[in-house]
Amino acid sequence: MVTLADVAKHAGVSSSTVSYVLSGKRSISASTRERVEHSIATLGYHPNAGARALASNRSNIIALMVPLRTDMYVPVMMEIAIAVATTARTHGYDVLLVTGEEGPAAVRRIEGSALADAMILMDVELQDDRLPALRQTGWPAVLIGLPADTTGLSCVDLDFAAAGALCVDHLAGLGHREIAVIGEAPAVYERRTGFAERTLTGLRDRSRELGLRMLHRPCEGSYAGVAATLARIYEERPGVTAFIVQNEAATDPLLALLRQQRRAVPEDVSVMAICPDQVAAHASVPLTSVAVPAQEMGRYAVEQVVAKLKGRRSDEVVLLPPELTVRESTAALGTAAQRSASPPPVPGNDAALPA
Amino acid sequence: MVTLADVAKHAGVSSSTVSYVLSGKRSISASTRERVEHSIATLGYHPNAGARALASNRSNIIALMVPLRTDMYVPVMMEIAIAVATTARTHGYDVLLVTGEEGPAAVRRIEGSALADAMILMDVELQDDRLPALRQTGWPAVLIGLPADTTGLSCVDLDFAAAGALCVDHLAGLGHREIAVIGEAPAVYERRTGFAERTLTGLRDRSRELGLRMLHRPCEGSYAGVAATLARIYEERPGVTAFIVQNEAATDPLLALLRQQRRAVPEDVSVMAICPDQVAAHASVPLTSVAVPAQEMGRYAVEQVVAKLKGRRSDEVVLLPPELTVRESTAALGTAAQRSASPPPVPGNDAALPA
DNA sequence: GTGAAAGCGCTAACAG
DNA sequence: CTGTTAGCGCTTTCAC
Repeated sequence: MVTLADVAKHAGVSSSTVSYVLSGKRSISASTRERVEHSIATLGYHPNAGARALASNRSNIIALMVPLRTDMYVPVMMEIAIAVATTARTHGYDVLLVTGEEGPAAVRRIEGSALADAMILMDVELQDDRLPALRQTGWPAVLIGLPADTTGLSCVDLDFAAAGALCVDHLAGLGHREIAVIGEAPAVYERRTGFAERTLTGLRDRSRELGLRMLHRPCEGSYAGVAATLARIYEERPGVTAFIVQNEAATDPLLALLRQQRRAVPEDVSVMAICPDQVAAHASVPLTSVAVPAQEMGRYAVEQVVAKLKGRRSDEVVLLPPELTVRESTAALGTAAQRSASPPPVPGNDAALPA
Repeated sequence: MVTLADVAKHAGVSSSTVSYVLSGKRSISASTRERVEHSIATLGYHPNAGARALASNRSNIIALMVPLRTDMYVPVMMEIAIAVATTARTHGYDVLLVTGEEGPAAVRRIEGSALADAMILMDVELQDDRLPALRQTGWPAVLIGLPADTTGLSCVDLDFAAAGALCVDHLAGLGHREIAVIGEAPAVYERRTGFAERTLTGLRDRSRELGLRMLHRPCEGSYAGVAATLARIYEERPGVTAFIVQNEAATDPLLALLRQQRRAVPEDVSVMAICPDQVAAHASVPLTSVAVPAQEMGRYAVEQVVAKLKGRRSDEVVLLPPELTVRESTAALGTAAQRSASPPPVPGNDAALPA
């Protein structure tokens, strides 16, 4: 193993000089810097992480706490995690992957052992049991997601309320007056992650402002679940001309069901989604959507936490502005009215197919 | 910060005693052990990771290298990563998340800095450029996936050849004689990750053994891509009665298209998939499938690497046996023959819908 | 069964 | 601008 002392000997300087060449914390003459760097390269020296952490009290590691549930938002989670890891590297940090399994104990363990310098929490719930431990440590931390009480904490998230409003704006602009919202599974609302409620608020408020009728129904992501929800919606509100979906898993079933019912998208009915761009773009009808900006959230979280580590403290809540991408699933209401006042009856044939 | 010395003082013993209580490397009288443990608990002591790493030459960290591409197999990747993290914890290890961006340099960096004790590589390609660096270091490592040359390396993967054979067995058992395989995107074959080819070998060999006709076509995961591939297959082999899909993204489009064409699953045509159980179970028709055992792969990789760290060296290649789950998408050929000798023509209506 | 003490490799005063 | 040196907190001989 090559140590700093080896490099110093090879370059004919003291070990502190080598250390300072590495850290840049004091000025070094061009010639010695050059010699030292040459020695480092030829010997293939890498500073020992443990020794550095012990001496400097900083590990250059950021802990990323991911949820244990592997069933929800997985693509988004992975995208965030990878964005966190790559952004962290550009700032000289590595990322420690901690699962939610340990819960609050993980926060204490990581802090007590000085394994990491800071922490990023994903999938934060409104009443997150990791937050008390976090607040107590006073550690640099950034949450991805918004808890109920954000005092003393930094958070990043999509502005879901604005996202909801944006959807309504888009549909209203196309002349739609009666819309339905296919929401997350009931379990999501029960877990109180907050984002689903915030979206709903945005949807409701803007609908009221613009005088649209809006119906919201939670919905399981399964094919059968979507079928049931869809049937229920059409029963309660036969005049619905547009759907807003906030449930990644529901988009494909919804499109398939509409097709089966001979309701053409977007001619007979408009559909839009709040979901990752990939999901929207690869749907059977490319969906007009508001994206969940996973990468930006990851990147931002790291930059925020690094800023804190450098002393610029700023406990702020940042809500990223939503961005709408118009694809092929939404159209002006006129089109639908021209094709048929009421959608054609479902052929008996289809009823026999598995739902 | 609470140090080991603090604990020693509190318990009225020497620091080495505390250390040995923690490591269990020498026998301690019941009474002192008790006192020490009590002190640890009341003071809330956590050993300092950096100091421990420096003194013991072991960081208790396993590096997990994930691919940078976020577009493929994301759910599987995440499932593996989480399984790795949780399993590692049960063995006293934490997991460092390293992205593929750095390539071979990452291997050298992690090793040189002694940041981790071992390494797990995901998404290994046949000619992986990280392998030379890995072999050179002689570091404990386990690959998830199978490179072309496995000498001196430990690998875990699904036995994709057996998985292919298992699919053919199942369909042959149901009386199918002419099958089609909808494969991964051409890019996957070009990247030479190996698993797609291995599956194909298994499919081909078993088909030959059992005297089935088999047609394979690569396929983009998009709706349009699947539509094109499907059309091509039916053109070349009108008599096809069953499909095997190895492309997560293709399953939903395929089912939607078949429904549109009035080919009922499984009455007119059987469909099976090689994909994660979740995907198979949530399809519009729950799919008979061979699962990619993400969790087991992650768990196994950690256990293998931990065994190596404990001196039990064993450079072995482990191919996990595939497991078939019968769901609702496959049926005996008889059924199809009874319903209609040739599938009904596609209604003109459907052709107008977006593909 | 327990203590004392010598490092592990690096950083950061302190001294020139 | 550079060198000397005292720890950082823990593990592990060596000694009793």
